[in-house]
Amino acid sequence: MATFPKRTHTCGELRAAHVGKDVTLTGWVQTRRDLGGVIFVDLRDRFGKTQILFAPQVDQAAYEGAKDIRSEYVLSVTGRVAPRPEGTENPELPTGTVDVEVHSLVVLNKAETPPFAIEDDIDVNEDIRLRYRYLDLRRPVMQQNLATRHRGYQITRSYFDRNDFVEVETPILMKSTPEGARDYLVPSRIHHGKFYALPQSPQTYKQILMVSGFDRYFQIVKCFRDEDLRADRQPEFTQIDVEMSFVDEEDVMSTAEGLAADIFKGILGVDVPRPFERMSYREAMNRFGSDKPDTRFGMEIRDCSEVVAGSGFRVFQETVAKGGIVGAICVPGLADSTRNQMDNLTALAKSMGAGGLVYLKVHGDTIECSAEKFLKPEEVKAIAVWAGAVAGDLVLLISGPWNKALTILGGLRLEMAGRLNLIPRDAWNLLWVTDFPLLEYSEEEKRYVAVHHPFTAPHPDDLALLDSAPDKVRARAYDLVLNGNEIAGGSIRIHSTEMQSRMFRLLGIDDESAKLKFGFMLDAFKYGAPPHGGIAFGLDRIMMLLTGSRSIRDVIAFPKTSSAMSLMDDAPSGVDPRQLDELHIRIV
RNA sequence: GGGGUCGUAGCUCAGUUUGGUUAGAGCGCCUGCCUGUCACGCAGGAGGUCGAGGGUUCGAGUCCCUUCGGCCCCGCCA
Repeated sequence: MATFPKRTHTCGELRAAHVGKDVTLTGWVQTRRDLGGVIFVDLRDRFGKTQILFAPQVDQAAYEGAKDIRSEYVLSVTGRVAPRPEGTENPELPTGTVDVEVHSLVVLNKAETPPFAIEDDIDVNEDIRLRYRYLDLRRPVMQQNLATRHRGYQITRSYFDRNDFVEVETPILMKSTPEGARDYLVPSRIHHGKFYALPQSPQTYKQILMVSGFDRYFQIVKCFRDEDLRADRQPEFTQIDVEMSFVDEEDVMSTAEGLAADIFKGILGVDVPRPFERMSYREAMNRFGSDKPDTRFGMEIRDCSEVVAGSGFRVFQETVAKGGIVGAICVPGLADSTRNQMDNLTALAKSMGAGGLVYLKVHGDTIECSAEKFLKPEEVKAIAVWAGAVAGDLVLLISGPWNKALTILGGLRLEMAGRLNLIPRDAWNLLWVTDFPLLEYSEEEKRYVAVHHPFTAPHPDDLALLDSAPDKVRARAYDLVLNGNEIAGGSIRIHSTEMQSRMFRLLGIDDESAKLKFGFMLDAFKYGAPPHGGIAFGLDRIMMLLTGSRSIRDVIAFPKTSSAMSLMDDAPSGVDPRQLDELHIRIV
């Protein structure tokens, strides 16, 4: 049943070659320009914009009707494609050489004036955009972002399909597990007092699929973590989840590189050089102060510990004696920073956890040092030389335990590079970070916790250290880093019941609770688990980077605010008491 | 949990430092004029719970307390 004229073309389609044709367009009114005797309207759909023209000499009724249309009205218009008069073409629009002279106007729906303009460069607060997300998503830039994301899905599915992977859906309602992030819980109506959890990742399921013989699995899957949000972190996010059997690190990394290369080629047209660069966790920390180093610029960290170990400055001396590190970065051209600027930098360092900040202002032949009371001139000079400083540079020194001091220096490095505009915009630096530690000691929990997750296999060369020095054991884990952002992470897994039980014990999970929490997995492993490993990509983050977005909210159709609210539909919200009764839940 | 910052017209903001006439601007919106505009132009007009609640004061957008919300960061995120 035709209730209105259906479109014959999209709003991005018409060209000079269509001149003379009768066409029907449907879309939204971008702008209306009433010149008195003639009315121009830009009609918009997701394919583009076309200027349509209403004039009494074309059609009196359509012209009269056009006087009442307003922004965002929904139209179906039929008319003849006409060339624009010489000199009135619009080179900004692909359709800018033609008009559609409308002889039949159907207003499919009216619209209230939107709270912000439906165009790319709007200056409007994000909460307004989120409240009216349906309008925000009409903006071309948002439509392109979601289209790019769609392209990412297609490339991913095509890539894995070509490589004999099977896409399997795993449950959204699963068992809550104690390790890792906080779970989102879902109460069971049928089983009073019991809860499902939403998956932090399909980790256990995909490993069990390996036991089942699906030796190449992938899934584009929502994951849920009830932790605080960031610009690049949402409580629900999408992973490209991958697991493979009978493989080692090289197989998984090579597979992942293939996908990354396809995505870069398919979305940006960029050929990324393979294989990707690799760097050990230790090297990444030592040089960049981060386990996800941004290698697009220099300003690398220099270890000054040996230079200052014998100095009279007790803070440095004791740090080195205790096995810590005194590290430096050399910031080009900032030797003339004011006292106030240095105070601000010191405050910044302290906010990152530093005890203090020592700095050297390297002038022509003199060096001004904030700790010159404690350091001899030749020591100051030696630091400057070791840090690679030249006249005009500012050297920042941080001392402390290895991880902490380097992390702070890494933070300062990023901050200063951002301020000095040292980060190239058009570079795509992909690299693997490998040889992560398997475990780290948690002061808070007074036990070792898994750096990656408890299913990660220890490095075979380090097995002897598992009991004697657990924090020295390397993991068979790898992270993929793009321009200083972790975009994928994975590992070779433990596939023997014995090793898995041993790992649980190391993590302070006794046999009984291991059986309670992960018994199904330990049982599965008894029945012929193949060696296996995998990786998961953060799809939202990748799309954020590939579209040049500031936040993953710009590549997610309906994101949450930083307090995990959905402003459009006002979730989370209260529920009917009867719903709680059914669940035997009481609010306290 | 902590730190920073913001909240005034539909939108983006000024006004808050030092309390004082009727709270302003740009864009948008409405009306009229205008036949080649495309940020159309011109003329006129409407539009305010100053986030909310309480307090101080003769008087609060402005000062105090409480609270709600946005963004960024630390912790957290196996």
